[in-house]
Amino acid sequence: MHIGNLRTALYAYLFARKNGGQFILRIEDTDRERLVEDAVKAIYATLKLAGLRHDEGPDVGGRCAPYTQSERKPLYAKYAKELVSSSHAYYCFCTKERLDTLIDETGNRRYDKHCLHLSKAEVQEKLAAGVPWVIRQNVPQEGATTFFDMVYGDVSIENKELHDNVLLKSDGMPTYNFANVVDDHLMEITHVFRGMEYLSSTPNYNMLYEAFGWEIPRYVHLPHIMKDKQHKLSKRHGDANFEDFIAKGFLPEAILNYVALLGWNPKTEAEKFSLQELVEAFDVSGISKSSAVFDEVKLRWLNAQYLKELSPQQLHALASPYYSAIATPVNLNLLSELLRPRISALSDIPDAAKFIDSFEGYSLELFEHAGSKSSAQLARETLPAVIAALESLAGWSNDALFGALEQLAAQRDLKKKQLLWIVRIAVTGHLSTPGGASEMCALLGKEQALERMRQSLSRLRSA
RNA sequence: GGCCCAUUCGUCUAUCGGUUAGGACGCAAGAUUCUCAUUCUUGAAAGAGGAGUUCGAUUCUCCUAUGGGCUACCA
Repeated sequence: MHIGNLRTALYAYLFARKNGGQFILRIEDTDRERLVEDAVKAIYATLKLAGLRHDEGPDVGGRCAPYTQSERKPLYAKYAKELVSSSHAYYCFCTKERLDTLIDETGNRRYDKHCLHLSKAEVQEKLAAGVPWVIRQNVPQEGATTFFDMVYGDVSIENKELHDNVLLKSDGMPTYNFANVVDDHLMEITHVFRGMEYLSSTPNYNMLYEAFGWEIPRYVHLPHIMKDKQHKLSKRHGDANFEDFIAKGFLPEAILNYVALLGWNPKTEAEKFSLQELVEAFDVSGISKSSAVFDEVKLRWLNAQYLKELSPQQLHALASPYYSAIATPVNLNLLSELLRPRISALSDIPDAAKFIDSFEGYSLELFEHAGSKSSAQLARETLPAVIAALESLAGWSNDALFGALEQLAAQRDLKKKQLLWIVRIAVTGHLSTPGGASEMCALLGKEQALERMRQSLSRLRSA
């Protein structure tokens, strides 16, 4: 499910929960040629992962079952024929070839109501002869239609701009243009949240509701989420969808939180909202009219906030799968703790932990550091004492290590910084590491830390 | 092409005629820190353009420009 769809679902969910309504999942699979294998499974998976539980739907049932349009097929013909009898719709037998002759100089086609003028007898005759047919909406060409949208306000469109849309296709399936109206009525949908691409065709739908004498739902058209100023976020162009972000190590709560704020403002300066808080804060009046560019950098920041608030156990559980490539035995629980403020997505972990396995052959110039006034020379002189002191250290915790190193620095009349720099480089061989000298020693464990120090020392001596 | 919608820092946004145009991300600088990161402080950064209406327009109206959408037997 792509991010735009997820946000639409989220808003509908928030609105339903906030107002004591029902959140209903309906599968619109009337285009038999564009069916995508497992697409429905992906929808279930995303909704579940996102925590958007639906009250009714194909998988959970409900009073309006079935919730999959292809299973409701017989229904639509009945309603379409009803419209034919009331002359709000008509049979059309035009061939693709004839339709193509209607294309104008701008490359567009508008149906000329040719079949509207067929006599009843002619229609019966063609029907009986098995000529393929569709049912088209009969849209009046005079006047204008105005409707109210909860985001965009009053929108007015001249009826002559409207088309005689196909309602029922030749395979007997309804088009979206028809099925959405019939099903929204039958399922007692009160509020329609959908992308703003439907703004221009909404008058068509309202005419249908009126033809049936049905109540028109409230409309909440949503601005698009963009990849950049001119391109929509779209699955077709390989833009990330919800599951991709999960795979990239983003937390569902963070994605939902970020997406909720894309095009909606909670009228607070708060940035972090749990799903429940979103429910409480949600209000259609905060939805903006203009499209919003999706900013993964800000998503990363938000995700980092969520990561920081996880308990050590939770974070470690989420991080563990990313540790499989680490060959050196280290204290992984401690690693999780050290990485916590240093990653903004779980997928940052492999890179952040890469230093662990790449120790051999580092440049001895790393010991030269002006900031802490340390040098290779000093390292060569000091390391034996460090090794000796740490060999006899009772505990091997970060605190014990730090205390011992601090003490040693004082004894040898060294700045704390100097000694710590030397030890950290001696034990990791990296300019920057996710933790200081004592933490790196704790991470590696006594045996390994001391072994690395000896190795570093011998390289320093033979250099 | 026609129609519909939109337009505040780079990005997400606040402002519902009178503000030093606020916040967040990012960026820059500084402080803290056993490197890095975190955290904290500070800074740079915006009303598309032009007409009106008004004592006063980011805010209301119109025009232009730009961007998006629709114009399918796709949704």
